[in-house]
Amino acid sequence: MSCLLPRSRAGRPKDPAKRGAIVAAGMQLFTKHPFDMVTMEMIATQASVSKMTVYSHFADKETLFETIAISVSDRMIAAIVNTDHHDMPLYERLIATGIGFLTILMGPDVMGLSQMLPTALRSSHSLALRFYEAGPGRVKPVLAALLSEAASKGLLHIDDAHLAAEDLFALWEGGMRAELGCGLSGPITAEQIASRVKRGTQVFLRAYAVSVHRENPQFQ
Amino acid sequence: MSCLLPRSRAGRPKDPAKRGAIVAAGMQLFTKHPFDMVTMEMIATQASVSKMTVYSHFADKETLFETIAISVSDRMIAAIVNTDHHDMPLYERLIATGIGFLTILMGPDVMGLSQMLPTALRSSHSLALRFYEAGPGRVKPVLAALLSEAASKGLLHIDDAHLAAEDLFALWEGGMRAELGCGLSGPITAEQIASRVKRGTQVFLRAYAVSVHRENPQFQ
DNA sequence: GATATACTGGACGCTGAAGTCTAGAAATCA
DNA sequence: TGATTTCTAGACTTCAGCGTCCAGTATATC
Repeated sequence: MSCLLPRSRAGRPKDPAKRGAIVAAGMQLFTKHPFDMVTMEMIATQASVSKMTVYSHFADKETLFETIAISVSDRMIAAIVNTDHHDMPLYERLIATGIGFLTILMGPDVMGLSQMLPTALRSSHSLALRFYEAGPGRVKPVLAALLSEAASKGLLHIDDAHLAAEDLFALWEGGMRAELGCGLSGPITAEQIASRVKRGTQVFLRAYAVSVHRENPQFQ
Repeated sequence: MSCLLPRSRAGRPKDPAKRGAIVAAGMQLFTKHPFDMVTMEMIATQASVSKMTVYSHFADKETLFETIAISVSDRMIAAIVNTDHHDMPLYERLIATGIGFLTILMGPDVMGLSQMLPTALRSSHSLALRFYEAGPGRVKPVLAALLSEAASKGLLHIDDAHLAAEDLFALWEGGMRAELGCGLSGPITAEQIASRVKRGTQVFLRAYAVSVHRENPQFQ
């Protein structure tokens, strides 16, 4: 029992760069092609690595995919957490936040992977949950907090911050997700995202600005 | 050249009921499981039919899937076309229309099939397009026309009917599609749809009612 | 009744991809 | 240098699912 810490066994150590190359290759392939279309040989070739090396790092295809899904999730989290801009006035701040969110969520990695999540993860519902909570699920609380803050300053009239956040997020997304989801219309440009966010924010503010509620009591 | 009309060849004719059973079985299976998980044996068994009978009606698996996708599209069209209610006041009319749309689009058939469209249809982009235009793509023009009509009556202030229709549709959908898309949260209830549509319509009207535009010129 | 076609059920060939095994080269530790 | 482990390249096994074939039976037209 002397090897409780397998810190450095004798012999050639595993090359972390190869592991990284495998994950990178898998990410590139899994986000472009459906799960069953991606073969382990393709991944190995793309990573400039032998197939056996792939299997020495990952037990099987599902484990590899899981690792990649988690890796994308982590990148989503990191990107979304750094998306707030505290020092701007409300209107500009909302637009900047929205552009940040959508740029991440509509990017090829997230869209590609989320497309095939239901296909590949019928077995592991927990991974789908994790993926969702790393991305879209994390956006709403952030947004709700931002809106609550604005409401407490008297800038907005918010009944339920969580629902209002859903409204704003939905207005930002617009019809993009549906079209992307059906595989139509190639990658979305930064300009499309910006104009969509700008419009959505304007509509949202028209509905939630304080003066609206003095004028339109019939739609409460 | 006497058989230009192959109206009734000699011998036993094909049983249309069996064809229908195959399509029904395929619809049930394809909307619940991803394309590659559904085997021809499963379909045959579910339809109480021999596998050879399946192949006598459909050349291969893709042809069968295509037939089913088109069939679902046709049902979507039929359901969506009959969703307008001309005789109601605007607010109730919008809500009734929204509930009609969402009940169709969030139903298990459409959601299940649209999930796997990108997976199964990498080859035939035209089928994905057809599917989209039968469902979500058809909703927006209908909605835009409805909003234009209301605007011409002075009920709404609409800058671009198509964009406004996207806004309203997005508000109706809310976060449902994202959650459903990730395979979370089982089938949506009629109550959830109704309350979501009601809220979305209220927010929309607050943003687009004529009086808003007199009060909030800064968000044009 | 004769004939032609549809349907059944099972066996079968084929393919493609997952995953295993092996021999030898390469890299690292002692 | 020697021991030990990784990495490679490719051959190999396994297996599931598509699509086919066939012998027998059922059901239609002529």
